[in-house]
Amino acid sequence: MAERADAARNRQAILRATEELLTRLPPEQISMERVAAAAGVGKGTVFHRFGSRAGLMRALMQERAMVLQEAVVDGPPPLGPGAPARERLLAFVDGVIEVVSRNKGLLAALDHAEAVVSAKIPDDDPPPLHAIWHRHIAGLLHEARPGLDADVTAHLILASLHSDPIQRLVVTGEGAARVAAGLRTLITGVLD
Amino acid sequence: MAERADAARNRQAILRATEELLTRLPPEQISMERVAAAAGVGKGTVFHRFGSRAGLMRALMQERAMVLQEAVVDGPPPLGPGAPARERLLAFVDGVIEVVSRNKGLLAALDHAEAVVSAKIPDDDPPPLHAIWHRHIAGLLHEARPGLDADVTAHLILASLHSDPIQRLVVTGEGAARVAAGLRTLITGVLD
DNA sequence: CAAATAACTGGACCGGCGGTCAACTTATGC
DNA sequence: GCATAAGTTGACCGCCGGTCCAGTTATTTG
Repeated sequence: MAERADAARNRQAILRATEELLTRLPPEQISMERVAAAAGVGKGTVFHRFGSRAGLMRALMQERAMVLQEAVVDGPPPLGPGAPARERLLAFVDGVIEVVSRNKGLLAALDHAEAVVSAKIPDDDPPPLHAIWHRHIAGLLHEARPGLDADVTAHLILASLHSDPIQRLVVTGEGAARVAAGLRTLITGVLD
Repeated sequence: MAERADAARNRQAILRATEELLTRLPPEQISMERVAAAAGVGKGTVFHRFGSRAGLMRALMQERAMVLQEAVVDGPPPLGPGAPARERLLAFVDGVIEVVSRNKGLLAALDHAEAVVSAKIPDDDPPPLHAIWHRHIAGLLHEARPGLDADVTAHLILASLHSDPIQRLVVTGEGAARVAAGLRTLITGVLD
């Protein structure tokens, strides 16, 4: 017996409710009880499904990022395999920004949640998004410019998306474009 | 009556205690009661002095950054006025990394604290560090390369110091050096 | 040196949080 | 239809950031 139908329905209800709350409120005002109420379920159910606040945010982020992830592993170039590393990298950061911009406050909520003392990440969970993204970026960086400290550089690139001011910029249309342009400049600068 | 002697003594005790706790524990395990206990004062005293958790962290950070700040406004080049913008900028980010690396977890603690709903920042407080740093970086960027979106780029550069992985790197000796080198590469790349 | 006073102190207290749990309900496979 | 594993729930727990005020103490003033 894998996952019951009602359970799946509730999972969706909780995710959608969280999403909706995230568009209306700053992350620290979104308590788990509030999420539960908005989803029309008991608090216990939320924890049963997602384990913790961090787990809920992670699941939501993962869901949002899946499309991007699929496009990366077997979509058409320039995002997918086939294009030169430089183009793939630029396309990828655009994609990441798009995902992030659709989720005002999600990244921040994630941070806040992850900060909790060494949260136990169940072994059967998919690896955290950050790790996947970092690996992808570092790989492309290394391919495009072997001399570089790809590991650190990838962290620096990803890190720039956290931080409140950038988040605030990204949630507005032109802001996201400016951030994307800025990141591209940074990356092309380092690749040439 | 400005500030009583015993009050000043307690302020120091609290700051030192916080500092000490930050070297031993992750920020989310450092409650205000714990700080108070470690400093040998009552919890009320801590709040009376610093207003909030954010205020305490900000004060500590400010204290740490003061040396850098002074060097920037009227120290010798390349940090202070006189050197070309490019050199000043590179020296500055080195300085920032040094400050940050001396305070494992402080930045994270600050973030966590600042996240609280629009914390009332008393008017007589110095402007937040982030703002000062951002203005300095953006100014130098603009001077060194007028075409650039200095505002966004400065945010991206500063933002990269937040985020857990970078923090973890920075607290170790070689890690800090790698991060500094990575940042320099990013910046020189964008300036040329 | 007192007396007056304003600043400082501390800890009981508050609302709310994330997370747990044991009793109860329900979908599902046979 | 029935057994049972899975799901659901809300009262409950410990803790946290922040408030408050009665009591204490450094400082100023005459």
